[in-house]
Amino acid sequence: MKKRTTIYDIAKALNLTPSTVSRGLNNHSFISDATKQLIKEKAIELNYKINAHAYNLRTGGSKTLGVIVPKINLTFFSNIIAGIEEVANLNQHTLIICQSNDDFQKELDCINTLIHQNVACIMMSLAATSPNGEHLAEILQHQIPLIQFDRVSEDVATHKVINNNEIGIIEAVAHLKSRGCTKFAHIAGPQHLNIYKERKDAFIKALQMHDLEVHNDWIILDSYSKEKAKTAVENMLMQTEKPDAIIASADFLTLAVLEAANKCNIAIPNQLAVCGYSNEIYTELTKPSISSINQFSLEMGKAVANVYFDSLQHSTDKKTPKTVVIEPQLIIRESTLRAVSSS
Amino acid sequence: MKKRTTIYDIAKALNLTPSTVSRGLNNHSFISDATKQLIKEKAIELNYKINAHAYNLRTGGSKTLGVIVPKINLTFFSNIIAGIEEVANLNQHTLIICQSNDDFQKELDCINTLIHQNVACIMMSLAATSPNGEHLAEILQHQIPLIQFDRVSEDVATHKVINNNEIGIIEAVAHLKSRGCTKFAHIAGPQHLNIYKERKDAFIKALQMHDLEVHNDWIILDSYSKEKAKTAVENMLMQTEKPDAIIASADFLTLAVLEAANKCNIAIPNQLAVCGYSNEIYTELTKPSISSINQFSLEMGKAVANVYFDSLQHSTDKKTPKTVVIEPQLIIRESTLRAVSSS
DNA sequence: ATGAAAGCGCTAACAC
DNA sequence: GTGTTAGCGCTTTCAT
Repeated sequence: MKKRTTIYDIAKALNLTPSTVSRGLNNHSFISDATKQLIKEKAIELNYKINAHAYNLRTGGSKTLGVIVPKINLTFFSNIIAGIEEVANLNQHTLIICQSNDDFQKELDCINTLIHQNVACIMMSLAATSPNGEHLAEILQHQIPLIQFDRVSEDVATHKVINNNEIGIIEAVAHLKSRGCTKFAHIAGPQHLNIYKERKDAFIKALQMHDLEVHNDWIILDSYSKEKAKTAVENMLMQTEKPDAIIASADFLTLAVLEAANKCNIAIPNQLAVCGYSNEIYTELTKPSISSINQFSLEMGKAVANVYFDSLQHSTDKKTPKTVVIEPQLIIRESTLRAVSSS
Repeated sequence: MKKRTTIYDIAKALNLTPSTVSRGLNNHSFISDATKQLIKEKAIELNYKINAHAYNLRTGGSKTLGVIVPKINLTFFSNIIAGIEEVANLNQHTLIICQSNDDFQKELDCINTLIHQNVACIMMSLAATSPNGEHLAEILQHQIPLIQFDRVSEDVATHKVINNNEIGIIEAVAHLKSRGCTKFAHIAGPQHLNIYKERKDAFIKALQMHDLEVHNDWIILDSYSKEKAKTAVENMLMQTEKPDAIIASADFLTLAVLEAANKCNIAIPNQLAVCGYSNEIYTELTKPSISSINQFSLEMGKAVANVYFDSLQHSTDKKTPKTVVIEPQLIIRESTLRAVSSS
């Protein structure tokens, strides 16, 4: 097993010292251009690659960002990761990715791992089962900057990148009202996650803004599975008084609505308009296609990375937490485009 | 800025030497249980976390796997990453993820980065623009084991995890024939990528096996965009003699077929049966839902990681490259379920 | 403009 | 059973 080339090998080959080689490779001044040239050529010739571990150990830092997401293979999160990667790459940083699988214990493990790895920064979105954000304090104790995104906790004062969960819902309600809807239902997600709570609160607020009735039976709480939501929606649609619009807190829930409506013989959008959240790819492929709220996940990932590179890496004021809000956008498709005739 | 706890701090606090502490933490024999206990308690008390860089530098290895994929946020690849992560995590390894963006130059950069990082193994799928696999030799020169998956090159002798691109297509042809189809078309992907070439070759082979005519005009080559494919399919469907079955080498191409068929007023599946490849989530959401070939991407990711942990990490025989083949499965949906009446 | 030497935090061969 | 010491590959202060 051949040993890898080190600066010592280069030094020996050129009759120089390791320090000179190091300086040469780092473009240090005080090294003559001729020597630099020589060193760089030799480095290429010997196929030298810096040893990141030695570099990191010596300098105490590392050009590595740690990312923790609930699931790597959910569109939303994989887009965020792709966005972070893009910006990290521009800044010569690499990414260590962990998934918590929405499990609190595993999230603790991920945090531990990233601390071991001495990452320059941790960027994370909370697991659904994390009771709160108190365990994040440990990251800060280890002097590692922390940026939270999407599912964030207020328990710890950090930079945050979040979606404006209110404006999209308000826009959706306004749009549906303009299409003649007056009886609104909402399928909400687990309420201990801030994003779902915010969406539900925004839903109620929007109805009140428009003097529309808030029908508590029409707010289905804690839907985390399509099947559960489908049953709940069917029950709702079998009543004599039923909603004429449903806003779901996630796109997969709208699939449950489509199926339930189909079963109950209710026409979408004319008898029941449906709006989702996240703008998953499939929302434009269903029949009817589903209106949804675009969260710009790739941009969100870029924003997260930029918080680090712009505000954290070189800033003197690392203390004041900054919150970046990504504004979502309502994408109107067939599922909300009711024929607007009467008025 | 508080310094992080090191084994020196623990040693000092207990009046021991760093080596004893190190041994204690690593559960070395020759250390009394009492001392071990003491050391471990102190470590927790002082919130000690091992410094991975020092460990890696000292041991020369690292418990980090490097993964390079064309795009992180494509379902297929994000599933593979999730699979790798799952197995890596079970083995206390972390993942460094890079995306080549299907760009050859960026792929070279990724490889460089991972070599810097001294990863224990590189797992990668080639960029679409990589002319060949000669640049992978560099990885092996640096004594880093390499596992290729999905888009692999024969230019370098390494372990591989690939899909059986033949069997799925053959199964699809058999299924379609059993449904009465006799005139087969194929939408092929870029032919310099082995996966698309293999699928095309399998298509031709399957037709020959069934004594079906191979109609060269009905093999659309190098389709990498939905729009391009749509135009090509429309042209094909406007001829007097047209196919009654289309097998696409990727799911997004079937969307083009649906649109083209719709425009040409051709009924799916009865006038034209359609089968995709990859079993993307949306294939069951379209109208009609699309038959497709499930590649088991998550399992593929696990298989990739297992090649490392089972065959590479401790094996004495690292030299003989092993190829793991994942068998795909045809998922039958509406788009190929023609009414079988005549015979 | 270059060299010498120390040290980042850890492990392991060698002492005792 | 525990201590001593050297060294992984690199950067950087200090010396020349």
